Amino acid sequence: MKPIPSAATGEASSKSSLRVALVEDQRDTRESWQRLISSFPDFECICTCASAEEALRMIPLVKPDVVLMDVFLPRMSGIECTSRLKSMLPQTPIVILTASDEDEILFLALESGADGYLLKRTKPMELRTALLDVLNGGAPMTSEIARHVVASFRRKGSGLDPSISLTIREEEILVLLTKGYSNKEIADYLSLSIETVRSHLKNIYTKMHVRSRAEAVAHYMAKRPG
Amino acid sequence: MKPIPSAATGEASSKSSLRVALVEDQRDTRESWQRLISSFPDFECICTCASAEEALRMIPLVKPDVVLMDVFLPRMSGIECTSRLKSMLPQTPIVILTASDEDEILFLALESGADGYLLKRTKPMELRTALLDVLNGGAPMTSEIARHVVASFRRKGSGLDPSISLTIREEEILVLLTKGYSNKEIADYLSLSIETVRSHLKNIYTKMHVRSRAEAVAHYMAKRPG
DNA sequence: TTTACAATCCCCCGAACGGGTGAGAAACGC
DNA sequence: GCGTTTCTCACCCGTTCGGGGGATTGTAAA
Repeated sequence: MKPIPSAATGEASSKSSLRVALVEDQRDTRESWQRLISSFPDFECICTCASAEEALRMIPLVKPDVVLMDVFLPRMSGIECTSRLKSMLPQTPIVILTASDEDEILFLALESGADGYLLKRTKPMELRTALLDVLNGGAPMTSEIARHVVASFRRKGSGLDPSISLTIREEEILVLLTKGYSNKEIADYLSLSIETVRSHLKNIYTKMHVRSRAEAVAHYMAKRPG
Repeated sequence: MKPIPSAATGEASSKSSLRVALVEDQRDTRESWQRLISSFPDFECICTCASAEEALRMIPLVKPDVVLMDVFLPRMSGIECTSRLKSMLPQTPIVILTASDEDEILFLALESGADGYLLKRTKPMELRTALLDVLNGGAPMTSEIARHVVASFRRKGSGLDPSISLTIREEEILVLLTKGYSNKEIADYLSLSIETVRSHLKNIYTKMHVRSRAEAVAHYMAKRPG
């Protein structure tokens, strides 16, 4: 929970102006964001990039205080671009901007190292707050986004597809599967015959519609992020 | 991304006052939160509970619009209490309040079904905003908390124990393992000989210190809560 | 240049696994 | 009491898997 000691922040305060870089391929959108950011007091849009390639070339040179990154870029996605920029400028906060509220994209973005995630329909003042927030070590996201993140944690709850109901014993054995135990190890652990374990396993596979222990583990664990 | 149609919200607007329930075992803290909440216009602290047991008895009866829950409660934790309340009142938003910024507790809280997570040092006005936020279907968390959540995604990004470095190919095959694919399926998918797949697998097992595909899947997926 | 490593492929062997079938005992619901 | 489900165990059979060898190419580092 310590604030990130950022060279950028220090620089910004000495210049008393926050230097923002913008990556967005759509010209109209790019210019409109640029105008919006420049209209904020103490904000300066020092770099606008129309592609990921340009961003990777320019941004390390101008070293902005914060980067606003669109997700949908022509050749290289904003996610990939974020990931690469982060390896070059790990201290520079990057905020993903997108019109999409797809969970998949959100999670990929967060995994890529993005520091914040905002929807394009975010209100101007919220954007400004978010930019200040990220510079202070926060992780700005709209309530909508935060909701998705929270939901992703919730999905793991009691685990499985409610449509398939495993018995107590079956669930117990499935959990041991996810620890990587072999049939023999499970049998020993539960003081059962190996044949009994195999028997339960067969039922589990049938119920889960899988054909191997690895597949069962994969499906089971995929349902429970955490 | 649709706002949750909440009976509670409707009730609140008709009464033009938000009915808050508070669960906190420390008397001083409880009363101070109670005073704070009551001081907000349109907020009403209609129920204060000194224990999880009391909360489980009272809250379903008074049906508040939102619940503020401390994590550290004597016999039953706020996490467990949240989980149980959620099964009784799934529509009622519950916001966890805690002094702790431990990741472990945060994630358990989110998994238990909490809708928001705030640190006790949250400023009064932020608390008010958060309460309004959660009632509008948002997932309030402080920037500090959001930062942790974001960090948790980042950790799983590149996946593994940094001490073991898999090659590109190995990582690729490992990912297919986690989909439950057999050696033959992986070989077909990557247009490789099954022997090549087996060969990579052997190296993967060695590096990961596991002895079976299920174990590899388990270890790999355990590191990536997504 | 020599070394090192990644990626590809091959064979052998024994152990583990998955599918099919069947069956007895205990527990629960009606 | 009777049927259902759950838990338990067994045998057969063919496939897959994991561990042990070893080989070749190409690229990158030393």
